[in-house]
Amino acid sequence: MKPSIPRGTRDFGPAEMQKRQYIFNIVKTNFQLFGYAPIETPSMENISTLTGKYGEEGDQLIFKILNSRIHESKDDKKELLKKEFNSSLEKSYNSDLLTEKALRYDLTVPFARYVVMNNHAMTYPFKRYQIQPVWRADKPQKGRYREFYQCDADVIGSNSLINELELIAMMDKSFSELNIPVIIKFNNRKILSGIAEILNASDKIIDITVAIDKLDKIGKDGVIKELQEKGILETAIKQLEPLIDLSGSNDNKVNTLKTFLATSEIGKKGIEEIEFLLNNLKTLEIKHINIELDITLARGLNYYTGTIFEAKANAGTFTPSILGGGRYDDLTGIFGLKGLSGVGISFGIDRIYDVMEELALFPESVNKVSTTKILLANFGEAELIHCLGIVSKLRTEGINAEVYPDVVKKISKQFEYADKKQIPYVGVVGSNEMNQNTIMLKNMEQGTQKEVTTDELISILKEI
RNA sequence: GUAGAUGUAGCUCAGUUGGUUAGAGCAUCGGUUUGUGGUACCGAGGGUCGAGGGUUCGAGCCCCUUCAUUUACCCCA
Repeated sequence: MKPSIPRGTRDFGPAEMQKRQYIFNIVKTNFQLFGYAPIETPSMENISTLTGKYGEEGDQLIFKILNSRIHESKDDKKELLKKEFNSSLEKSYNSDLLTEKALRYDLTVPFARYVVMNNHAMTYPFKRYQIQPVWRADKPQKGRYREFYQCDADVIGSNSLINELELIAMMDKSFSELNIPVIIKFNNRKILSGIAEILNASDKIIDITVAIDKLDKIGKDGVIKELQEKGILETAIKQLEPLIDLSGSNDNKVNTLKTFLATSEIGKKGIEEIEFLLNNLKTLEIKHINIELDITLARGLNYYTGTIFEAKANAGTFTPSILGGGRYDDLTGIFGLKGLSGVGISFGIDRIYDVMEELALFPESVNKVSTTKILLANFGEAELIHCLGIVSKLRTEGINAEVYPDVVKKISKQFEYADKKQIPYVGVVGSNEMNQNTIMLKNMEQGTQKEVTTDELISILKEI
């Protein structure tokens, strides 16, 4: 049988993991630098925890888990199971009899669930980070996987826009360290609500936001066409046009919005929030990222209510969104805990990897398959045992070292091994070296070699 | 769900209007070299051409069915 893995999933070899961990480490270090503490939640949640949080489309993408041991059910229950199965073949339908668990779709909803369950022991505002895989039953394609990692940082239990500012600072620092040219787009759901209110189409707010969100992709005409198809009135579309055309500096955009939304309370609140962010950006000393107010940014997730963020690479041909986030005023409300506002962002590490690969942004140091500094080659059983003592000393000094564990006929095989693993030094210990307590040290890159003592070896390897 | 592309050696792919025993590069193993890798040369192993059916004297190639992979739409990290 030919082995395979489920579509949309991937294996990661040592070379890829080296680079992935490089990204993880930078993101994680910055999370901690800004005061976030780690948590983890289970891969699976009760299905009722997840459904209804991601919109109709999102619900369809949740990976459901078939209840275990259903074959052991009693006969009358089996009849019921068959009926339930037939119903779910007809329409989208969750039956607890068939499936009561599902794989997590993101990290934010499980986090909200965690907060509600641990409310008694929580210190607010609570800042947590979480780096775990999530699963989506999407059709895989470029940059879209069925299993991928999210790196989330959220603060819950604080209304302050300072949190948004700090998140921006953290994005700047992280992307700057990763060396990815990035454009951060932001918007505010209150603006979108305000627009819908002004257009007298509050019930169509989702259709409107989804349509203008596509501006980049399908152009102005495409957006207008979609709005028409969704049954938005011509007069409303006419009214909306100046906003679709909106360009220029962030301040210009704010001014236009101010006139447009003058009679909408919620719209004015949104502008106020945006102005607060823009006015205080200067003190953050943003060095790396570009920040742009983009009122066409909508983002699909249902639970956002205030600021929304999205980041894309600002170079290369592969530019999917690599970070998303925003403020949700009442995510815990559905789990029975009212009045907790939260805001957070999520780095999409798999796409960040793809972008960095395309732009060749990984530093030389992680562009190799192994971190081993030296391989000790051996000529036989006695030398091998002798080498064990040497690597032990090296490891005590914090030097990554390994011995070739087998006695082989040809020494060249051991050099080949070191070469393939890109190990920079090979130490050869034959009977001569063993008797004199030395090592023949070969620099694999230069091809030179010299005989050294263990102490000399340690000081040489410590320098690289 | 809709539409397109692709399935040939472990991997990446050639394979002409349908014609003898299906090829290359890389990888693997062995040798040139029993104390020296990455370069070079010589050799070896490895294939039910995704699966099933059909047309034909003859099918990797044409037709039908099916499965898988992949790209785009929708939506999204």
